[in-house]
Amino acid sequence: MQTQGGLMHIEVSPEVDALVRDVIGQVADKWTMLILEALEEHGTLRFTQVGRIVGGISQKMLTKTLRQMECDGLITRKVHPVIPPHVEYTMTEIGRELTAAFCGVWVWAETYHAQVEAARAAFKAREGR
Amino acid sequence: MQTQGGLMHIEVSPEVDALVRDVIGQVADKWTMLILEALEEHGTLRFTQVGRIVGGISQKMLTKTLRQMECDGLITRKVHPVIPPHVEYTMTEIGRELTAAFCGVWVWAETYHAQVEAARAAFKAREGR
DNA sequence: CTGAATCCGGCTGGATACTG
DNA sequence: CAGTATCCAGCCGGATTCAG
Repeated sequence: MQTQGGLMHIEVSPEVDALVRDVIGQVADKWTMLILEALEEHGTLRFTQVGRIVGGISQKMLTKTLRQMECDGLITRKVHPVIPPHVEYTMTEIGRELTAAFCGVWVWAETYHAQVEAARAAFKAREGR
Repeated sequence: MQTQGGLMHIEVSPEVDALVRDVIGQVADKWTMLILEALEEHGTLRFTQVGRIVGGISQKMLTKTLRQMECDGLITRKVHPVIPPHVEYTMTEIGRELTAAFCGVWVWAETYHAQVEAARAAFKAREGR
């Protein structure tokens, strides 16, 4: 990503750029963010606990998202071979780093959410008629 | 967002939480990211210029994405009433702020994408058999 | 040049039922 | 408890065509 006018410059090769976009595409997903939050806040959690804390997620998407996050190395999955099954999910170091990186966006939203809502209202008023 | 064990704590209202998810959804979008990059790098651009710099985007998605970004107040749309039409798109202050905030995620991706790929390969090897 | 409108195939994601 | 499997409605996004 390149910036202008005195902001930082980060030059990347096209292939790295593509990989970065791919990683961001996987990682900057709605459920991924919420699961990262849940694990950051509560530490290690079981499958059902994650679903309950996140809220509103279907079992299918919970499974799918957890699998993807495990695949990308954001979390670890520990299976305890007992009956009934007991599976624990824990954030990895790069998962925590990612969560920290997202903080900037959270701060942005804290700072500007009112302006975004105002912009949307103004846009609606402009385009509405 | 809350963290644990001595890390920073950021408490957010439900509405901010909702906006963050919404904004992340927008920014995580492939075309939004590329348009932010294009405007950050080149400054004010015309409709066709954005499409050419971004590359590979359909006219429909270009229009749609620009509209969404304008609605959210990330960019401004300036129409010059001439023939042929001349429309300029420019990043707003909060658009630049968001881009800067999102830089953290880019840096994360650039820092760790190799580890992500390694994790994916390891996962594939584990699950493959 | 800058869009709007339409058609349409493919993928996403929710609901549901079933398994070890 | 922790998934897997299946069905299916809805949205996304590309291609194309038309308009101011």
